[in-house]
Amino acid sequence: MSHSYEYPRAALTVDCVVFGLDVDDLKVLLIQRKLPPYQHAWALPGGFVHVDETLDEAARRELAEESGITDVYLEQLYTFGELDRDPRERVVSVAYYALAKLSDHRIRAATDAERVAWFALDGLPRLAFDHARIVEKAIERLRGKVRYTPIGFELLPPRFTLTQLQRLYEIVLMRPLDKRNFRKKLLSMDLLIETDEVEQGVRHRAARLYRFDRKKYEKLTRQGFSFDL
Amino acid sequence: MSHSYEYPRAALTVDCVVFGLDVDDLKVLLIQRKLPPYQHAWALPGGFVHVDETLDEAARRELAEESGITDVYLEQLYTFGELDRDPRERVVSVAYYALAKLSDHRIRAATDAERVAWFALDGLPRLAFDHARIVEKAIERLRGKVRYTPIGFELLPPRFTLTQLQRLYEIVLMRPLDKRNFRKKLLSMDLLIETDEVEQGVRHRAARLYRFDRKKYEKLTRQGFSFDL
DNA sequence: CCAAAAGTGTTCGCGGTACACCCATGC
DNA sequence: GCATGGGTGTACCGCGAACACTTTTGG
Repeated sequence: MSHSYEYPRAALTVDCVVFGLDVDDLKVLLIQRKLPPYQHAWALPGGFVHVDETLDEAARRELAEESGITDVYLEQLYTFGELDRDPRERVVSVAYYALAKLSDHRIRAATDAERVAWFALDGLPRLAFDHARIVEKAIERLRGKVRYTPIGFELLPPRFTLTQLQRLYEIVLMRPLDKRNFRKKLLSMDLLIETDEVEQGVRHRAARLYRFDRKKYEKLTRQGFSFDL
Repeated sequence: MSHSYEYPRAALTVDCVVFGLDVDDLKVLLIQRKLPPYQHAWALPGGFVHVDETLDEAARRELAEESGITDVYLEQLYTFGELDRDPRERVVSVAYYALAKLSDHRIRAATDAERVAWFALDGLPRLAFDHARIVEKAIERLRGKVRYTPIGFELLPPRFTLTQLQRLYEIVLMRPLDKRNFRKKLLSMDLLIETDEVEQGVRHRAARLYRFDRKKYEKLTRQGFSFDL
């Protein structure tokens, strides 16, 4: 294999689909490209992988550099290796998806990004490269995974109401859920801790706030329990 | 970003975890390396991605070259990008997993492989690089996916008995299944076509052979049906 | 007192699970 | 005729689904 060293090599990038939950839809974070190719087009945050960093590190670095986002749930999605993805040359991209709490992040454009903004999933602009396909795949993954793992909580603040939680699932799964059944199910898992706080600043009855009990979840998981919407 | 062209680049490889179903366990196809590093160690079939082929193409090419296996179900698994995966230099590997019908393939070593062989999952030799981790991840994926998609059939010949099918699930999921319930469930999905043939060469009552109705599965899927063990 | 959302139980039907015996065939 | 696996039905239980009214709070 050592002769392979001299062969031309594909360039390697990472791209991140960052999801954020808004009041009544899912948003995706996009950056407007400062440089060609696809100059001024909207694209996923991402960039070249350095030779001395892992893929996860590269994804976090690019996310921080281009959009100011840090401390998010991040998971590898898929690697895209079509021949014509990038007009310049052969580029293979390892895609990630991230779940962010919308309110947490003061986004700001930097380095290769002219602007940064959140876009509703069903109102995305035309995207650079094959990024539309990557977003597709990310949604699919999110929809699948939200049902059998508790990643949904990554989209909510640490304390949330049951109605917020229900809205989250309704938005991600794109179907209405029954309030009573939803509460019964979730509470019966015994993974939500009722706090002694309630919602603030609403002009109707304030809802109780809950926390997700991650410790307990991990313990139950080790015992064979399986989260299931 | 164009300045990135001059940065040193990671090398890009593909590695394949090929599963085959034997009478009472799952097997993985390994090759014995002809060249250093890890000379003579057992490893997953794989190799460098050419600049003019997609990742899927690279995986199939390496599989064919090193082991003689073609025409298998192949799916991308995960991309491994730790810094020290390969002692020579930075190598990022896109891992695939494949499902083969054991009987179909006359395996043969070639190119960089000294030997090729099937190993039982719970009797694997020490593997080169981080290939043990890759196999782990592949099993996890297989176990998960076999339950909600009909990929299991890729491990069986086109015509199979219900007992074979049940054994497949028992082996992959590592737990016994009830014969009557299993049959009831599978037949009620209405995705198996009863052929007019029976098993040959057994010294007891011969079992009926069935085929998986892929067309019907695709049709039902489009209508919202979801396979579920 | 009115608007708005929070919170709360019961019934029904389906699907998963447990379980044991007779049948067909080859030797 | 015997050994070996093939093939079959029923009863119970738990869970998901459907469904509407009362309570709390702020303005």
